[in-house]
Amino acid sequence: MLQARSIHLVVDNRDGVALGVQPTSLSDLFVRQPVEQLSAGQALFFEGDAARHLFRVISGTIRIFKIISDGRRVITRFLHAGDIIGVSLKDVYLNSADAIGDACVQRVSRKTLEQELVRTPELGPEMFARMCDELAAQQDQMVLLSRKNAEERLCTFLRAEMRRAAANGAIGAMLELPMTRLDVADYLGLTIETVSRTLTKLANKGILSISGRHVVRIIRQAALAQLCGDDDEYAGERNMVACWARQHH
Amino acid sequence: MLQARSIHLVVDNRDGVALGVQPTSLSDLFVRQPVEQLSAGQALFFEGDAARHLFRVISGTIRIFKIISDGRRVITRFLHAGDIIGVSLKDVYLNSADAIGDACVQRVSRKTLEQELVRTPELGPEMFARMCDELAAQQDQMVLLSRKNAEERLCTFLRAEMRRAAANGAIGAMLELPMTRLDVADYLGLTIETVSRTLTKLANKGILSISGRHVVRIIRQAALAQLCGDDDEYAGERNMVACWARQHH
DNA sequence: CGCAACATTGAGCAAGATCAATACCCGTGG
DNA sequence: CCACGGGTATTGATCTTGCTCAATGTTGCG
Repeated sequence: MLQARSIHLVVDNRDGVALGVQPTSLSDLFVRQPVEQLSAGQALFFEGDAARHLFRVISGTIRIFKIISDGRRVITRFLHAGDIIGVSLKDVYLNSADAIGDACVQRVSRKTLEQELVRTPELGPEMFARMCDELAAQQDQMVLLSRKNAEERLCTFLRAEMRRAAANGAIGAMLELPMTRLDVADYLGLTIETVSRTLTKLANKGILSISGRHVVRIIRQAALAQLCGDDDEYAGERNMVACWARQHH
Repeated sequence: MLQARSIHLVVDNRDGVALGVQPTSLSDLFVRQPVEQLSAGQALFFEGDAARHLFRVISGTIRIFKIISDGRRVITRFLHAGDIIGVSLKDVYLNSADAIGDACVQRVSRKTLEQELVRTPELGPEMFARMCDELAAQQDQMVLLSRKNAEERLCTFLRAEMRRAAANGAIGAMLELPMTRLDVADYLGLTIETVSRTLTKLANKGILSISGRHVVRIIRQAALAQLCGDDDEYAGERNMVACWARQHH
């Protein structure tokens, strides 16, 4: 189908020049690539496009989504600085990707990746690992979409964003949410209104406070965790019990 | 956590004996392994168990699921003859697996797999491919769970099962569904009652007819496809349009 | 046959969607 | 500096889909 074009700064040099150094991780593949700037809403690729590149996010947030009949949109993932897009090596992209607000990315061609995979077999396990992480994350999202209520969905989302922010060096309870309510809604399988109402409900409960459109302050982390609806600790044993309970009515 | 034990016929020979032949596909790894018989409801493994084996389904249907607090269950996948379980190479299983009705499987240890991956690097791409297929399938399921209504969910499910049956050599419009309504409900994020009602609604519409608990006859394939709510054909162009429509209100 | 598991059907309910009005935020231009 | 305007968010009223609870029907096995 049609390939997203006209990205500022990209010269399509086909990253043909082999890297000087032997890469030891996937990230190294990007290290000499030019940085491409995306403006708000700009697409990286569309579902069905020939999957010619992998991308690494330098800054900003990228939105991965699918659209079905009559325009329903499902956001399957948000990507932030450091994340790599396109690890699933199908010949066409499985979904579309665009930037929320301004963002910077680098790209590497599939061809380069494949060459490097041969040259540096240690990259294989990293590919596996990344795909496994993606599988695991998607399964958690299926659980969320299948069986969690609006409050649990929001809490799960906020907690995950919290963890990510912390991992990226953010400190404190201030959480920045670059995406709009519509994005959150399309990610959590809800509507804007429900997202908004549920947020104010959580604020009223004293679990968080809303500071403007894109910032939330998490006041009671523990309470947030309780409300995720996950099987906290001891998952193994609990599952056994739940299993058993289910079978023997 | 705890490993599902006591599987009939398994002697745990640690499949130590190297294969005589060079495997050319993952399936070949299983070829000399003993066949293990599972009776209805018997578990293969639980979420959180150390992931020591891969399994191949010989016959019957295996149910892959997660359970969250207060016993809510989400079935993430059904596996049928020929499918391989455990390709996601985490050190613990991400979900639980058990047999719907009687089933037969074979197993191969992770260690054997890893050895064979070294010995036969051609297996790597097959691993990638299988994981990609799983990622793609899960994303479709996320779309279903996030944005489809009950009828669309059922139709999508039936169509997928139809395709699978056809691929496995089944002919005609007779579709066997080995799982119970509860299983279907937990797979589609619905309740038993809604599954039942939606099926009878589809029957009333003349799209299918229900022959006993576990057999459905699809009468109007095309109508079924229409009702899936998928972006049929020309997904690329349509997505563009949808995208555009969304951005420009 | 009789029982237990499973499925269907109905009535009422509730969570979240939809529709609609208003408020907020922020960049632009007077 | 403030007024304006568009995009975004909140809030309220009402509606709908699918859930819950309950009764009845069906199937298959001991």
